[in-house]
Amino acid sequence: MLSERRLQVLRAIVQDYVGTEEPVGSKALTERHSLGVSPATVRNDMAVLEDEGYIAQPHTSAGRIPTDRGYRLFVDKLAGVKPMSAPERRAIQNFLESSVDLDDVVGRTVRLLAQLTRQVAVVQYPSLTRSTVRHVELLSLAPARVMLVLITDTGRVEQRMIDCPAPFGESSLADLRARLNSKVAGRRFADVPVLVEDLPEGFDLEDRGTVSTVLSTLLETLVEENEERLMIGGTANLTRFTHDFPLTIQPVLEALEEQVVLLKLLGEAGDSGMTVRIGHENAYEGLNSTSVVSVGYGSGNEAVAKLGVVGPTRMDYPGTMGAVRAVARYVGQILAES
Amino acid sequence: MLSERRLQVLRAIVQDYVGTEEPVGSKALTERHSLGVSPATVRNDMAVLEDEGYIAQPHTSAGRIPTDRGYRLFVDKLAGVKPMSAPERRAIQNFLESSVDLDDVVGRTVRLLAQLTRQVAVVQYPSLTRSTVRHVELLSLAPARVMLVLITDTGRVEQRMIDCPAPFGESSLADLRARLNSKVAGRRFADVPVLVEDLPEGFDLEDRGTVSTVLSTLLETLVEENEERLMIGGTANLTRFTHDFPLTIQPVLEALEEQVVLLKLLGEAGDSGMTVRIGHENAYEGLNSTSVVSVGYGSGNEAVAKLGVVGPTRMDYPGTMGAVRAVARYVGQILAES
DNA sequence: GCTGGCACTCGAACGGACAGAGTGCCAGGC
DNA sequence: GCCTGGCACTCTGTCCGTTCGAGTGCCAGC
Repeated sequence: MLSERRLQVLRAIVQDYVGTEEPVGSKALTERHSLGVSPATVRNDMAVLEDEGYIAQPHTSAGRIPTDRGYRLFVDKLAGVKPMSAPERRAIQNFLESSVDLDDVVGRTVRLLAQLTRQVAVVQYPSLTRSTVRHVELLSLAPARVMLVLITDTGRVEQRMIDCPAPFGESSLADLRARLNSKVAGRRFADVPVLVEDLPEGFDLEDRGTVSTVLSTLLETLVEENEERLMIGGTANLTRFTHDFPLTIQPVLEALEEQVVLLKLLGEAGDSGMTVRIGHENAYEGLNSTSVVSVGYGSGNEAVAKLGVVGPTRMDYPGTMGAVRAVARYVGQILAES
Repeated sequence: MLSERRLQVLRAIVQDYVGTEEPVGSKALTERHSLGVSPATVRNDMAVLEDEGYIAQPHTSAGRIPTDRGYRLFVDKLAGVKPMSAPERRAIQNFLESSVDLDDVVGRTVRLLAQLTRQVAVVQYPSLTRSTVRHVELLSLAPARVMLVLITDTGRVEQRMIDCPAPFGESSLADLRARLNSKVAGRRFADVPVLVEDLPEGFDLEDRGTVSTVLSTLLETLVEENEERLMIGGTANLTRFTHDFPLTIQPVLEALEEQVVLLKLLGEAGDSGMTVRIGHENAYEGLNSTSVVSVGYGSGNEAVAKLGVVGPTRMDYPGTMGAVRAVARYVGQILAES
């Protein structure tokens, strides 16, 4: 276990490095922080910290910079979450409140988060699996062609074309629509499969094939988590770090284009509370020099999706975490209201 | 008017510069192209081309590079559109044909275009204004709350919440739904306003307010061109040019994040045929060192939206134009089929 | 266990020299 | 009149050596 002072030294190194973007030496450290000891002592402490793998030297005779492990310790033990100020919170709330629909909420959230943290923001659309059904609509487009429209409580709309095995009359369709909605409206997605199980039995034999087809399409739509969408913004902020990672911006941009990678990234983060993944803790190689701060948000007290930011490992963790937490909280409120 | 040979020299300069990314000198030019004259002659021609503003020198005693004006002449007079090869065309078609819905079509198109041109691709969602209505659905969510769902022939779905001025019964709603659809289903958006004009008259006095509200929401949705969405992809390709525009990547990324800017950009392009906007021809400042190649695409013989690519002014115009044209054509086909 | 001192290392910055590419111009040839 | 070869000039990029400063590790002393 490291002594208290050595932890202070590590904290000072992280703070200075995040501020100045330059390796920090023992002398500068004692000048900028009142540690109460001389540079020589700090040097000894630094040597220990380096042995333990918390900091590293880019070259001999340069200052030290924190390693991923150092940031990890900093985040876990040395730094809290910096709360947003009251005016900031009000601004967030106001900005989000003027959203007109779901797309707008997500769009605004992305922009807000990118602006607050000055980093790349990622917001997942409220997930289907945890939401509830508001309404299922069935439209007859042709005798044997039906369009299924699913409307969720988060305002999301999914549509599917269905080719029926047999022609399906308007009245049967109306019947199915009514029965289906009475069963599933207001219910959670997870509960739907059981609820509709015996629905085909109430129909004429000739219609059962079509009913089953419609139902299985509905279930497919519900479980189709792959279809989870997300929105990103603030990629221009990446250029601010061109200094730190010179060629590394490319893999990051590539990763950001791969929605699958991002969804996986958010998916891996813990379900409750804020998750910080630092550098190599990220499974995806292209993001090895970045950190991801993410948190779940939801309309109730349950998370329905996640949002977060991607930035260089050298980021202001307390501030970023504060912004992410605040935005998640207010988005949740907005979703609950609508 | 420039002599034929000077035009050849300009063409050679553009081609070499696009290939090598380096200013091209008179000697290299004669070696790589059989112009039939000596470097000295080429030098004279270059001096003329420079006087006319078609090429420029980054520094004294460096080779020449084309100016925006030079590229313009190249595109207008010296270069054709390079058609895609048969295998390429087949690959495009196959890739697009496996799309499952509109989002997927647009997503695939973006990825395809980015990959083919190795540049940033922008695809506008099929626009509402020129499409036709497939179906209008009205759902009662609460006594005085209706959800309007508009389904277009391109498969796009728009939804709106409507707070009614007075409670509106299920039967009235069904009535309105039926009448509305019989009027507008299959009709072009532009024709809808006239078609629904006298619809309220067929309803009871107490319901007219609500009917009018619903109709005006529908019309709003139809004309709401601002809501036009688009998708971009291939931003990672920008890093390939970090060599050319060192700090210029930032404004480009910023521009790409501003959907408004991009929509305007595509909007400004001509409605028919391919449009190439080179460097400063782009109104938006951040894109002054890029060129935009765009073209309309549509399900019939009429364009319903646009797509294109954004790249450095130093791009392979014939190849890019060929790829853009081919992709637009096949997307159109796919949309027409579905 | 902390401190001041000292020798050492290494990268960044500076500057001069040099090579190479490219130009403009001019006199001569077809 | 136009093209060509030759020549002097200019500029950039690069290489190399020097210097400077920051930072370190180690050690003896308090």
